[in-house]
Amino acid sequence: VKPQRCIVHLDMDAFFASVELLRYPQLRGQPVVVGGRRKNSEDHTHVQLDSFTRLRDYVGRGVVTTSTYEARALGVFSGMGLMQSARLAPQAILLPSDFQAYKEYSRRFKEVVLQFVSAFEDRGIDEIYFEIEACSDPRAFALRIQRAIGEACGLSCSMGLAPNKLLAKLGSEMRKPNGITVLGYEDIESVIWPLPVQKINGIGPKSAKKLVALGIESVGDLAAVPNTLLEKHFGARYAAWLGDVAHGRDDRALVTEREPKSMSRETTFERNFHIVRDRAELAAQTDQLCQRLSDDLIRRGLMCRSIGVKAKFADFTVVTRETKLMAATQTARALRKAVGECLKRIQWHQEVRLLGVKATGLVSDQEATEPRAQLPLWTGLE
DNA sequence: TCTGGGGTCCTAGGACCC
DNA sequence: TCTGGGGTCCTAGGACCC
Repeated sequence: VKPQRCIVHLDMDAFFASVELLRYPQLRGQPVVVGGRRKNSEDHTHVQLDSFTRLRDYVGRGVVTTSTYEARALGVFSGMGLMQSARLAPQAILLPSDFQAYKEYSRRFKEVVLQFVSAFEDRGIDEIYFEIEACSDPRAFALRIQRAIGEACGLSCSMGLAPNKLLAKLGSEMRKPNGITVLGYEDIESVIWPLPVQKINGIGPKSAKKLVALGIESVGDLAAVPNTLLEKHFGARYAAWLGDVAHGRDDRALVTEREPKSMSRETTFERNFHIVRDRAELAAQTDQLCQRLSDDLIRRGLMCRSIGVKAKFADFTVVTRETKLMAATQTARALRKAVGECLKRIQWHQEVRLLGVKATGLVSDQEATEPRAQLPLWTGLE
């Protein structure tokens, strides 16, 4: 029998919005929404409450990135269109996203955690997993980390402590904000089974809808259903996984090191573009995307062996084209050329609202410029 | 005037080789 | 002159997550 692990999932509370409140403490207690693009005219010299942009004044295609708990109480959640949220909360204050600031606070809170543990699994800008000693008092240890982050960053977080990542992740959601939840296998029936299936990390809107159509609404329903039924409607692999998670089974290891696999840049235009009429504008946007991607590849010392493009049309359908390159590259010029070839293979049957470029097959530029595995100049005897 | 941007992983079909 | 199966690589699409 393996000794039980104690995995912690740490999730910052309303992260982007909370960082903004550090900058604008006068907004505490107000419904605040972070999202949309920064306009060139905007600055950070607000002082008066009435000098902030209100949601009702927003025009454009942005979505909510994060909202404060006060805004959530009005029905405004991440991913929602800003125009739609304006109908629910016209008075809410809208702040443009400032990713540089969020990245800086992300770096800081992770640094605090590293004062307590030797490694963590990075799950993005505002959440991590790490393992702690199960023998001590895990809750007290977690509380110390939570307080240290509060003192160092002025930000609150929530944590789930459990024998695996699946349960830890569920736990961190249960007492937000600033909560700590300890879960064990003995809590599965009473705490996990009543949850709707889409609370499980890995069951998204599509699978949840299919499950509900089968009469499976809660995790407990999922646990009760025979696996043959799941196999009928999902792939064998996913069906087996569904059965496991319904019983709280998850043996995934923490992944504390990982190499980047792809890097992409994309942009949604302020209006849809017509492939012929807006040719010049589309070309300019494509140039810009390639330039940004190239800059980022070079900054990180990477080259790519494949290039892809993505187009999203007026009706939201998405097509992608990807191609392997003769040689690894990182220059904007080479990216642009390959992107042009990919774009030629797309059928432009409608106006386009988004264009993206993606680099895959990433290798470090040292590695890429070293000779590849040597092939003989001639093969000699066949 | 609904619906961003940056990622990962999985599946499936066709090409190609043995 | 007709039959196959396995394996790998490449590409496209889609689900999902933060």
